Amino acid sequence: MSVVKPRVMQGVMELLPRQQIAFQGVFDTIRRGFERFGYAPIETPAVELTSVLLTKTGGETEKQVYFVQSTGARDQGKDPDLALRFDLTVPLARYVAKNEANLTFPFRRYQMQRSYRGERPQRGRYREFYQCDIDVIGKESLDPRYDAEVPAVMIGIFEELEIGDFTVQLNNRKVLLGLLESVGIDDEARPRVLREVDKIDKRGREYLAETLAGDDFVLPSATIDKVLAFLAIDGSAREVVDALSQQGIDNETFNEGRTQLEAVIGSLEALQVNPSRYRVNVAIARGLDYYTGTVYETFLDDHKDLGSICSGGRYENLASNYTKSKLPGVGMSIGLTRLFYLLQELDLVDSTASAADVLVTQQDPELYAEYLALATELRAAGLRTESVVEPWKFKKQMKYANATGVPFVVIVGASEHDANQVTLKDMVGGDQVTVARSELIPEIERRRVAAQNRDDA
RNA sequence: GAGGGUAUAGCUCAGUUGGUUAGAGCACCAGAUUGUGGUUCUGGAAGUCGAGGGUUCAACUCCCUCUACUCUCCCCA
Repeated sequence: MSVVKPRVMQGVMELLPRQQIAFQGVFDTIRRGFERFGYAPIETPAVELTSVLLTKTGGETEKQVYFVQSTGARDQGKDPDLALRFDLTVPLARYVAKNEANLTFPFRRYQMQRSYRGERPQRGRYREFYQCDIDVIGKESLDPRYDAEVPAVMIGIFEELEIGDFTVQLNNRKVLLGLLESVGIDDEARPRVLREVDKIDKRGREYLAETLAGDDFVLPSATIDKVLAFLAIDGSAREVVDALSQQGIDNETFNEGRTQLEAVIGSLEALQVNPSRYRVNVAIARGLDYYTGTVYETFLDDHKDLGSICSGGRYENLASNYTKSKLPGVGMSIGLTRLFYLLQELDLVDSTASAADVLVTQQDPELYAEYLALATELRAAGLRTESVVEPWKFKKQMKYANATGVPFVVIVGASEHDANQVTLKDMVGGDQVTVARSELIPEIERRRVAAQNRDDA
């Protein structure tokens, strides 16, 4: 008999229970971080109408979209009219446009769902991946100071996750565009130059200089020197912002960008965000053209090579494809699947977690009903409790307990039963105590508190 | 879409200039006498050597094709 090899599509993350528990922990921490700032949850379907999803996306994105089609439609040779979302921003735009009348603005929402891209998988890149987004959508206008709240939310989350040192790099596209304008680069060429500038941290200054001098741009060396000199601005966020006003650049775009950046840094300071968690990187532009102002990228300081784990920016008009209303917004997105992959690589995932707190074993089959009653009691006390149901040899029950990682095992044999006692075994320490049955729950609680204090210390 | 690399047990990998029955570690299952796991010892199960073709007395080994996986570039979380 032949069996089908139990494979999964490449580029998906599928976890074993112990890891999944750790993943849920990260997921919950992120969600709590969003809720702490009062963001409202929404979900949208994984499948969107093709006509909605692919309104004006460039060729690059469209090539990566998974289409969805019934077999009936396929057999008739029809083009798919459904597709899987490739991010959460486009569905958000559709959602806001659709529900505009029923939403309160500024609309601050979080959304934690999977997205899909038919990409060639690579280290830390997936075809199915979780995105955890927050966005603030305004009606007609949205104060630039919201551009500080969004990274403040993210920084709080990353600090709570204890993932090591990280830096949110921020910038304002208008600053860069104003610079390019001031050195006389054509309106048409500026977005293309921006994309090259954005890669300077990866490719280096020389490469950028050569590219800008090359056939695609043919910029004079004096211009390139000015750009490179500007990109060398470095320091704390406050220092960079101060330096911007001394560059001798004076055009509307630049000044607007600089003022906004100042407002953002001022708000971050007022929010008392740790200044070592963010910096202004004047080279950051982001590839996506719909960003118009503030842009963000987040890297783990020790693993910049793995790419950004959280990024986003400000867009002037989110839903112009779906409504005539002007809806500006700002948002950031955590790539949770990539982040979790990183945490595993760095051995920062606590895989000791178990799905249950207590396992009630089966010492004497005659007492089975009592074991179930005891388990019910433990659950009522808020303890996640599992009963051994199979009539296994006791040794096998203990092996099972060890394999699932449950921290406590309850043992009641004939002797304990007759004395109205129970034995509690601590699987981590290895010791065990026999106590009055009524003392079981307090005893477990005492030990959990003690273990918690050990971890915190 | 362009260019490299790899393919042997569930996992990570050995396998000599082609030669007889393809191995190890981990994992798994079972034992080491009464109600105790994670350490140790013993035993067991497990492979169409990615698929197809060619060379040869003989192919896991050499050649060709295909497939899958993987890395880099592009792009992004």
